[in-house]
Amino acid sequence: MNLLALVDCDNFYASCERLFRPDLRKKPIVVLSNNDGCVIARSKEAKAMGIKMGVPWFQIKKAYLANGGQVFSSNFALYGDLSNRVMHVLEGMVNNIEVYSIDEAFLDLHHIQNSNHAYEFGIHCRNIVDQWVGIPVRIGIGPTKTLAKIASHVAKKKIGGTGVFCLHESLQIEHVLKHLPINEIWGIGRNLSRRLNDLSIYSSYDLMKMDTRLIRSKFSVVLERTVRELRGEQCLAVQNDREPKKQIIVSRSFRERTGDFNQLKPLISNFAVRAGEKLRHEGQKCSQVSVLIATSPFSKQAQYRGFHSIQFSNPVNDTRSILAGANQALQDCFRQGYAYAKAGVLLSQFSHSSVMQRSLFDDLHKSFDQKQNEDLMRCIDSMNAEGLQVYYASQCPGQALPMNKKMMSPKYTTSWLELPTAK
DNA sequence: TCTGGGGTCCTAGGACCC
DNA sequence: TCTGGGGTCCTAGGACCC
Repeated sequence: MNLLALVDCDNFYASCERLFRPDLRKKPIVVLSNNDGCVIARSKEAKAMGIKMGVPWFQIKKAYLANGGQVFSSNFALYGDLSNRVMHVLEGMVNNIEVYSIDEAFLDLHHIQNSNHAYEFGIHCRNIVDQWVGIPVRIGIGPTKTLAKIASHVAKKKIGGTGVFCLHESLQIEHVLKHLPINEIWGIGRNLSRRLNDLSIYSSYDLMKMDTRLIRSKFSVVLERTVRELRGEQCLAVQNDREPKKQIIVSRSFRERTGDFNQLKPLISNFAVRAGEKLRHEGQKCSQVSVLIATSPFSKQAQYRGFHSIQFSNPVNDTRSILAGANQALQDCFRQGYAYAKAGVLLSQFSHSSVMQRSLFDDLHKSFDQKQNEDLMRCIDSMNAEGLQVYYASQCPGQALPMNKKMMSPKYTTSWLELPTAK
């Protein structure tokens, strides 16, 4: 039997915050989104207090703090670094690993045939990560990714369990699936759940028993794969090599809404600059830049969502071209008279940066400029990476709307100035 | 007063071709 | 009044994920 494991960090962001604050062990912890908008992570204790995922902070703040809850603004420098450490440890334990998200990875266990050995391996993995990094993980093992996900779900629910669960015998799988509502299956969200419920499919077992042809014709090949995976048929492989990105988005909600074009413009410029950095870091060029602006969907005022794309005649990765495109796109989608709450820049239609498709009408002397431009971008990127901030004029440094992050913990592991010190 | 950000995949439908 | 069949490529939008 070909087994694979899903390693999932327990309440990851909350665990990261707790790692450097052992005094917070057993205390409720929540982590907030940008601008301290809503709750994006909760410790076990916070969940027990009834704090729901995604709930706006201002709604629960008073009662939560009054009950001794701890709160943090999101500290992605810290989470990203600890995630790398966890993944690095896991990489040392198997040949084939797919880092699926900041707090999850799939491990290929094909070298382990016996399910008891797989379970023991899971326990070993869990102990090593705990000892070397200090982040608690949960491990689900099964014959497919979908079943491994479900197994990790079981591991979480099991009170007083070992944090590792292996799901491989067909009777055991049936038993688990009969008690698992479909909306808890990986890949089945709110909409699909509703549509499946309309067909009297409620438990994962009901879904597993469905005719795959019917599922494919009524839904999609994606759901068909899920059904097959529930039956133990591997449709999704553990993919070691990361596919190059297909789009890059930089977007933010604002602390204060604005209807002023002149206030949006430097914001969009900032996003465009950041997007350009990411693009070059990926070693890619883009042929399209898009701008999106939107009012708050929670607002009672008039709603508007603007989106406009600009096409480049040649793929670019030069920030100045991206800035020019983004500014044009903003002008095209901006409408007077709305209170904008969110904006962003999206880069797409990528090609590798070493490929250069010339336009028929290009100036032949341009290749020299091209080289100069690349050198300039590289120079600016490295200066910014060193902390010597270089700005483009349209960014209007200092004018950008600041973000609320009042409760952020130190960058314990990524900044010399914020290293934890012995008290 | 205050409600995140960044991705992927699939499908339908339009444009275009012969 | 009546107007083919088969294919590709691209994009927008909808679904999902963490």
